[in-house]
Amino acid sequence: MRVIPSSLLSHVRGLIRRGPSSRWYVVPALSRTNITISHSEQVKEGTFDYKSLELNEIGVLRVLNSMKDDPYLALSFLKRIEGNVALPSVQAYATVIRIVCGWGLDQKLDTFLVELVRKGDAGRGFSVMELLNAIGEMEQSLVLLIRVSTALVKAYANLEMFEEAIDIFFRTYHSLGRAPDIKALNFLLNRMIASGRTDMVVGVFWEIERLGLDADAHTYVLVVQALCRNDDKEGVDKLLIRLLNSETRNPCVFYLNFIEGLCLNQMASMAYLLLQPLREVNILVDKSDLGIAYRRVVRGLCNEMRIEDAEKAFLDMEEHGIDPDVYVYSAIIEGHRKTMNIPKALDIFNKMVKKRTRINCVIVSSILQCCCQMGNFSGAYVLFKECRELNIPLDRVCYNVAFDALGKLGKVEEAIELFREMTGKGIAPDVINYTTLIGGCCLQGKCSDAFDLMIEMDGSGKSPDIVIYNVLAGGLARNGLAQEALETLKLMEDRGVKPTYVTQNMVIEGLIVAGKLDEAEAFYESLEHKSRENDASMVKSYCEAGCLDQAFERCIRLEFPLPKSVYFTLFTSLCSEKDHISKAQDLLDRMWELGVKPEKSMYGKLIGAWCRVNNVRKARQFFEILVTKEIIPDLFTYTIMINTYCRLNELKQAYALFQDMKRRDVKPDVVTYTVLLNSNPELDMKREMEAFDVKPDVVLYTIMINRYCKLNDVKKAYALFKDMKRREIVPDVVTYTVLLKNNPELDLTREMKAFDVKPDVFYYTVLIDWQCKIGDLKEAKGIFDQMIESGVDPDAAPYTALIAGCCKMGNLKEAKMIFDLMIESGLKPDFVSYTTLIAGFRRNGFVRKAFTLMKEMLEKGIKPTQASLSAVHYAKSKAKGLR
DNA sequence: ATAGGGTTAG
Repeated sequence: MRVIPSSLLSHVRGLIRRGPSSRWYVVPALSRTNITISHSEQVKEGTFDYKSLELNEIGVLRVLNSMKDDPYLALSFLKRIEGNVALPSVQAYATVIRIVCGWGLDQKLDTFLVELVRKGDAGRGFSVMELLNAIGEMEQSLVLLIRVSTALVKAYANLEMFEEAIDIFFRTYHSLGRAPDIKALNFLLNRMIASGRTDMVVGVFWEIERLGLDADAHTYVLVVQALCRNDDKEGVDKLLIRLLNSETRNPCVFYLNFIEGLCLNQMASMAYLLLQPLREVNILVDKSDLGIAYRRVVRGLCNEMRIEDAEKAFLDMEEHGIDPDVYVYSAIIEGHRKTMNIPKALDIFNKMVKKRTRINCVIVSSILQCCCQMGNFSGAYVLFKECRELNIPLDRVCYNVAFDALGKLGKVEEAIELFREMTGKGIAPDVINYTTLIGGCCLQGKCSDAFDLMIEMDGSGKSPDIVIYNVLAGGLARNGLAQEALETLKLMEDRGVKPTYVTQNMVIEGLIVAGKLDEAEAFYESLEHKSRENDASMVKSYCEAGCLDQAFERCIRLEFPLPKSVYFTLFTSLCSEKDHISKAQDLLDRMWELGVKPEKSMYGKLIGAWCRVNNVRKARQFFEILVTKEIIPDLFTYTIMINTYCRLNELKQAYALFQDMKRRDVKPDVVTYTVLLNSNPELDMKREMEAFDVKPDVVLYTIMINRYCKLNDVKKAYALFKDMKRREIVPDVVTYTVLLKNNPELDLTREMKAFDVKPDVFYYTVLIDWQCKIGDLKEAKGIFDQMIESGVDPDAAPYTALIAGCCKMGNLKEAKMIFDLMIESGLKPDFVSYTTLIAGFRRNGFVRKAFTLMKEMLEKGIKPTQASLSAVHYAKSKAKGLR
């Protein structure tokens, strides 16, 4: 942007067209207008009342000049003649402007000039430059001329005619030797930023610098803002350096304003950056000034949610001997609260208490909010009572948080009691207080109490706002009072508070959650303007109420897209219900049709859902669809599918998918290898894992140890165990279980204690099982008792192990006893327990008993589990291998 | 002078 300086104004002085013209004006009577204009006593409205005037140009000027004591009259007189055959002359405008300006009516001047500029050259019959010249010709006062230029710059800025505004600004400077008011320039720069013309801002600024014109702190703030929007880091640096080296008349005031401006415009970080050098070069030497700056910056950083930076600045501030005031503490606490770092917020509060910093009710309400945000409503109330004990003056905000907490705890009566206490203390409640109480009442189904409060508030002369109506209508709906909810909508409308889609949605959601589906549908149908938000609300509410079919049908038939979050909610619900997974997939198709890009995590979710129900075929089909859309599933999705293939013993497919993922540059992790190695004892992945830099973890080690144990290669298993500990991978209870399963003579109890590994049911079961296998039933039972003693609750497995042991020893009576004991202790025998006992009976010749038991099992609907089946499968394959 | 509370949606 190049600004061409010009001194046109002085050149054209004297060239002004003047003199009489043949134009005639008809001026209608002023009294016919509604505008009350005259503030003056001398010129009465009635002056022109008797008839229309016919005036020539000179006459107009004469009239206008006679109105120099009444700018409003002059303005309206001009307006009158504007509407007529001939346009007012440039002199007429110049005269009026002089009058208005002379009276110091800057705002009037501003609006007048905006209108004038808007007309355009053709609309008014002269150019703005001609107007300026005309004023310059009549007027000797520099101040007045500057004032007109200033207003003109603002007018152009208002109309986003930036080139013209710049032109006037610099022309004024060059011809009058003084620039328009800095405020007009700032206004202009501000508008330029708002319209994204940041380049222009920078251009104008450097021209101002070049000419040595004064800019104020606000100007610099605007320029920094523009430079930041341009991503011009160098420019910012250049500007800041230039600022720090400049001679400013009152540097302290300037920099405090500058810092203030930066903070007000979300540039607190830069303000902080500036603070250090300013301190070092002793510009902000005064402790109080430095304190003002620091406190402002910390608050600014908090406002921008840069809480870490704020804390840094806070410490820095304390190091320089500046005490934070209550506002700084408040900002930091709020910063932590809003970023959900509640412990940190409470921590700051405790520090304040420890330092005996005075605590006021604002801090208290922040802290109470913190408790509530953590869901600790009773804690909030306790704290409130403590503060009350300490005689900290508490206000209606504080009380509000406290009785809101009571309401959320379901204690509405107490909440209302607290509210009465507050009003009793002379604290006048506001609409928010009532809203909180009404919300609390509705939450407890006390709708009539809610009505009473509404009436009470009405009586106190406070007018209900949209929120309180929303809460009431939604609350009524949620309690199934459809009729009353709708009446509330009517009532609010009658009282001039228009229900919004939020109101409607609260009613919709309330009704649906209350199970009033027909009423909700009817209400939806009754809406004159159904907004997208209403549809979204219907779908979401059906999801919330668990009506997935309704939610799905409604969502899928819409011809326009809903917000992504709606699809996400519905999709997630559908995925988690095993009979709705294919609908989840339909929903994705619909999203694609409507041009809504699904969240990437949704693909993985769907595949995961299919895998969870072992429908790996469907998972794979969808997987292939993704691939055609060039969507590559992530590591987790691949691993889930591989795991499912493994679980279903489709090892070839699992391995193929594993190769596929590597081909697509999806790097496997330790879980992927674990999954593969777990079900594929032939695989050796050691080298590959090293190549991918995947380090085995405790799970993988355990699997490998288990593998050697199963092959009865105790030496290798133990070597691996040692290797794992050497790598500082701490074994867990599974590792020990696996080791002990085949090598019960190992005594690892002490080591387990040292690693703080607690035995679990599996561990004990293995030990019991072993003892049974070697025929020491007594020891097995001893271990069982030990397990109970150590507080581990047995499940069916240890009982079954004992049953198996008894059967093996031919002690069927005891086996049956243990079986019954298990049922007595509240456990349900599973497929394995039954088959163990049945096999025992049969093997020992009690065929009839075996048969009865089998019948019982089938009657109870006990079926083999996946785990038991794969155990069978595994046993079979192992038997084959050994053969 | 500067700060904190009620509905939704996120």
